[in-house]
Amino acid sequence: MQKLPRTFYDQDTISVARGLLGKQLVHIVDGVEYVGKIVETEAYLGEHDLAAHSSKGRTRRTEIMFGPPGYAYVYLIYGIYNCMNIVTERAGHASAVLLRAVEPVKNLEGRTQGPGLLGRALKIDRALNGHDLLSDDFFIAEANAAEKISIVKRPRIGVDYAKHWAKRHLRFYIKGNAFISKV
DNA sequence: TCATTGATGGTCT
DNA sequence: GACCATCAATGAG
Repeated sequence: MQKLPRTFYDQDTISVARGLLGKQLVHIVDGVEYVGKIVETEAYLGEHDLAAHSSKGRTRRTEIMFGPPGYAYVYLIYGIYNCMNIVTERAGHASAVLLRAVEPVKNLEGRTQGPGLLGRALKIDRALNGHDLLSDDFFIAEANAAEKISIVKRPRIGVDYAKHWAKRHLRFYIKGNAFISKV
């Protein structure tokens, strides 16, 4: 499998969020390979984006978002679920892409249509926060075949507190895919 | 079918 | 002590 290069993540965040659709997320634990096809993402555009955690400033939790692109940002939400993000753009820009849903490809059990479920199925937890996505046990690979997909744009989920930022169409998913968290 | 609520814990003020 | 980029179970209609 061909890993995506660092330069892929060093583009504007919306392009990365759209570009990730159809790619494969791979996590290898104790020799077991967990693979899911990314079908839904959300873009968080940096410190000015009131929905982004980084809008609260540089803190211990958000530190990784301010770093260079191509690293994982994993956080615990509601005390139960781990959510998986990918840091994008140059260091200091504090932007990231949230992976909201994947389609099971290999060794995934249970549902995967939502950020919390996705994290559970792929064995992702906060120990992976700051992990390099060009490593050999946790990375994103090129899609198998060049399948043509249609991308749907929608407002992001669960960010009503972010005023006008909540209305922007920064959630992207593959049209017609059966593993989308919400339509 | 829809709206409401409980579970559960790290982070920040 | 309040707030969450969530999910599943519950109960009303």
